[in-house]
Amino acid sequence: MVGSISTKDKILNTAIDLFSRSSFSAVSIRDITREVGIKESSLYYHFKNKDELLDCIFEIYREEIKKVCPPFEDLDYILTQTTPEQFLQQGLQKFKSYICDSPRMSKISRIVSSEQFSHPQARLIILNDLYEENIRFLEVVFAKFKDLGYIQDFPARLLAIEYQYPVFSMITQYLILQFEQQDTAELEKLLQEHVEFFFHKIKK
Amino acid sequence: MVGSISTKDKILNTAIDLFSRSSFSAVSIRDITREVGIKESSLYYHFKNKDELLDCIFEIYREEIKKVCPPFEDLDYILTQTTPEQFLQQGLQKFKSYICDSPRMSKISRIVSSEQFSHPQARLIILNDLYEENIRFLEVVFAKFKDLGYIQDFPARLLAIEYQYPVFSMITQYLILQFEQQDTAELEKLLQEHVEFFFHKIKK
DNA sequence: GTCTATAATGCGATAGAC
DNA sequence: GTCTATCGCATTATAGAC
Repeated sequence: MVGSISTKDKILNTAIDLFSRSSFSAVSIRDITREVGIKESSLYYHFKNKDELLDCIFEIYREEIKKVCPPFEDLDYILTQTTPEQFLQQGLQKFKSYICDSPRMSKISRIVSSEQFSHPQARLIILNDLYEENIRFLEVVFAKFKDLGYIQDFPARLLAIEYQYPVFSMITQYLILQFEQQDTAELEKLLQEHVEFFFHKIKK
Repeated sequence: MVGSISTKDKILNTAIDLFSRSSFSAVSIRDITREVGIKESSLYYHFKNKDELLDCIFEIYREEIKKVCPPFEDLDYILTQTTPEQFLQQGLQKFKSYICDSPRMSKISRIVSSEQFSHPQARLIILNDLYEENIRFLEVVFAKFKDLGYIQDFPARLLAIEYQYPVFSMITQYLILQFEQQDTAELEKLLQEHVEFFFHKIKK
């Protein structure tokens, strides 16, 4: 039925919510099914076991995080449409909003972070899908900025890292503040100032 | 007895080890006491309950992380002994070695990170003892650098954040690589390059 | 697709002997 | 300070009826 949410989705969304508010191992099947309004045994019709729930959640993260960077083939066109500073500013806003502004994605980000030392998959996601994918994309971007004569001559990978690593820390902090329902305005301002500071330092 | 390790310390060290390899809630009292070689009931002679173990671990982290920054009153003297770039380079090495090179402290850092959404204390530790304390210290450092005419005129807090936030991400990555027993040489080189890149951009 | 019933084990914690 | 014994309850997961 269009618009209605299947039991399977309800289970998954409830699991995401509960796991993100404590941890995978602290949440029981009973906790999840109580919230959904079904018996424990019914969950096993939809999911093989508790671990499969987490596997699904990790898979959602991997699928979603892929969407943050535009495909390389679109890059040249996009760069003709904006200034480099605008491009960076917009990219960062997009990155932040993908991870932090959707309640579902920010919950999943918390889960990945919490489970990084319990689940090898979570570590791979952080190292590869989050860190390396982003750095690789930005490396290409900064290489193009260099070719176009916008910026000074630094190794593109160093620029990518110096640009993106502060952002990872800001996101970490953002997820905690958001969880505590504290104000994030200062941090959002900081994100903008970061682009300004960074670009000002490397532009020609 | 001098040199011998008390049962209480053995319990605590075992808890640190096991919690850091999965998570607080995934490790049982039974797991810990089996490893120590005592019965479960004996643990309760030394610790009120399971939560008290975690409280002790968080307290150790707070005590240790305090030691990373030298006291403000020593700062002026230290700054006469080194160049600003040397000072930053040494400070970063100290920071990294405090957190990552002691097996105990790196385990505790992993625990704090894993429990950040399960335990409010862990969030406070990250936001206050780790982030804010460090930034506040560096803010003073960069303000002094400005007064001494070493660096260009940027807001000291912005400099502190731009300098330290990439380091937080590198430490995050370091803890994962270390846990996976992967090579960290590239990351250590990156830490040095970061100081060089950053200082080169802001020096007068 | 959801239910009842239940198995089999594990959990944190306590009482009281030595 | 460590032990044995035990309590009461929670846990994941399955079998089989409807």
